Amino acid sequence: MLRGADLRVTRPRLAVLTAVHDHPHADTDSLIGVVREDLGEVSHQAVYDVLRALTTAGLLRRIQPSGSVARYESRVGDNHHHVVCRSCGVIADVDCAVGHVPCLTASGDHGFVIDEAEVTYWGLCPDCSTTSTS
Amino acid sequence: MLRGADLRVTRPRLAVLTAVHDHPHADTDSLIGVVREDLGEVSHQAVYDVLRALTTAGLLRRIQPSGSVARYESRVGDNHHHVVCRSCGVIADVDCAVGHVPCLTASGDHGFVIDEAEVTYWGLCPDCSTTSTS
DNA sequence: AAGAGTAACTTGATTGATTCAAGAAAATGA
DNA sequence: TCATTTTCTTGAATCAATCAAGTTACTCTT
Repeated sequence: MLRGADLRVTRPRLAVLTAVHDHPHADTDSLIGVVREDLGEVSHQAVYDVLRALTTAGLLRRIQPSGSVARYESRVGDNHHHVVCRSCGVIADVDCAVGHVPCLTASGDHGFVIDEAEVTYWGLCPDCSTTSTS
Repeated sequence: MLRGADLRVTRPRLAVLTAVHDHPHADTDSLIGVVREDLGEVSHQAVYDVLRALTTAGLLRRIQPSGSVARYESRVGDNHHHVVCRSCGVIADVDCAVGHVPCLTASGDHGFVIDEAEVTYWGLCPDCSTTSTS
């Protein structure tokens, strides 16, 4: 379980974990809705707290493309990346060709100690690209 | 000037352009401060409007690392990337080894039409890494 | 150089995601 | 089962960013 991360097992946490797993790249508000369908009334604060706790513990990953609210996913540890549609905002996973972290090394890194290279691809999803092209 | 982008030349726009050029990676609030030192009182709305107009026109680039507010820079068109300090949030430029856009191609792109690969390196800046290591 | 037309700026209010704070509830370990 | 500590609830607050209406001023035309 998630007990391995020194976290207490509570209904909201299980529900949030399930919700993120079933709805990758969902924002907090959507997740609150999903959790409430599962548990009934749950405070938004609880969901925010749980998302932060799980993210800090490394069980979830928080992503936030420019202009978007925070989104969460349960795929962690595989160093994958994301492609974001400029038109509708939909997000899809893209496997990292390198596989390990960081998958890129910066040239001229100004002395920074880099531990992760986050890649966001921007473009148009299949639906939006065909719509605007036709 | 910036007249080539079909934009009227106004004092606030010149001031914002100068401010961003002199303070790369500054957030909107800081830029408002800089512009006001230059012009006297200027509405925050004007700065927001100008930043959006210049960004849309391609004269500025807006970046927003996770957990940060919007930041702007005047280096555009050279497809460079950024390294962000997890501790203090400072941002530095990193040249792209490839040089052209997009500098990476996604494997398994789900049918997306990709036009840009944005890379954000995460780590610790020289100051923060030495402080925490010592 | 003057005037019309339109884009840009000012003022003031509003939104919306996220966070803060204090008290109540519940999970863990003894 | 009880005590302790974390977590959740309730309600308010923050802050970046946007919206809206009215005024200003930049450009172009005459």
